[in-house]
Amino acid sequence: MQGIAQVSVADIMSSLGLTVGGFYKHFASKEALVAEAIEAASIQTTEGHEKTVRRDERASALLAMYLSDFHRIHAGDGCPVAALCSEVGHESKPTKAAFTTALRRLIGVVDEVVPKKVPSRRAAVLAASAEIVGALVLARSTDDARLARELLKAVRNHLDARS
Amino acid sequence: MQGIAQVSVADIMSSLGLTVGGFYKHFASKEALVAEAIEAASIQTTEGHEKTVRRDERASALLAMYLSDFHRIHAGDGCPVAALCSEVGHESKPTKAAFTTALRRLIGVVDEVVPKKVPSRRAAVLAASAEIVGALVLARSTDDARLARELLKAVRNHLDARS
DNA sequence: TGTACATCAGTGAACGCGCGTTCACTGATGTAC
DNA sequence: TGTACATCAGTGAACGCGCGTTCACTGATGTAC
Repeated sequence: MQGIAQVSVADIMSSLGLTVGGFYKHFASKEALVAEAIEAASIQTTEGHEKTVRRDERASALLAMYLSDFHRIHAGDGCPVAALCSEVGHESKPTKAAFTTALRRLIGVVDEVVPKKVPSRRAAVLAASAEIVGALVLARSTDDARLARELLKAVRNHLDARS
Repeated sequence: MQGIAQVSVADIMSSLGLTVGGFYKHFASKEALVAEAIEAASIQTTEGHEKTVRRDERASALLAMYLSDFHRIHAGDGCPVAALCSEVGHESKPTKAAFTTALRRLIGVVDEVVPKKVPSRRAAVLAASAEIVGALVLARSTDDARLARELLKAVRNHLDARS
């Protein structure tokens, strides 16, 4: 998921070896594609996080993936929540709805990773979700790579009980 | 600070009761205005956080302001870091530089608010910064006002030692 | 097997639109004499 | 005090550009007989 305005319909089609006009045989509008793309990217980034049994191991794996330098750099193939969070406010209702679904899914993954009986569990899950998204987004937003990596590492260590 | 693409030069000028052309008597380009606007909004949102002596009181005040429903709704007059975080990656170098300065300033304010001798202090400051920005941005991004308020409250409680 | 026809993904030129920027011009203000 | 001139913020039409979308058309494929 890159920025929405940054990728034109013509870009998308020509990256598939096709031309613009054919786009509308598959989607009603660019907006419709955006909603589907958010959903697809959301599923892709949240799937496969139940392979180990222990919660702390799953947590470590999630943090290592989500807050990796790879994820920081390859925003286009990563979590749509992090990629679009500050611009989705200006988008249409269906786009916002798709985004909210993706956000809920991300919170769901964090939920499966936070220890079962921490106090104020729901708040802890939401806070951790905000923290990982915030860290990734801020790491991507700065032109200082040192600060970027410092942010990612700080939150990785902060949230990873096994570190 | 609203989205950059959402506000045209003509919009800006006519909101001042002027017409487009005159803009370029004051700024070299829209991009130059953006950089200055980020700086101004950054200073405005971070100033005035040293009025009380005790750190935990300052922390409460910062959290109450930054994670308020008012700040969630009035993004245009609020923190530019939260407003632009996911779109600044697509902007020009000077814009990114202005953003990084604003981010450092925000981290600086958090730094003045985190207790003096927590362990891994720097990491704690960065994690808290990511957390408040993440919470505000996600609260703004969803179309579910309940989830939005839940996010803000969760992080307020999570970080506020006095709560 | 061959022929006529329907379907439909894909083409690519054209459209209207909003944008950032330019530019010749205006007109109020301050300065020089 | 009056006159000529320079300055410069502001005007608003015009520009080129990229975008999302439309549309008449193409041509490959499958089906009916």
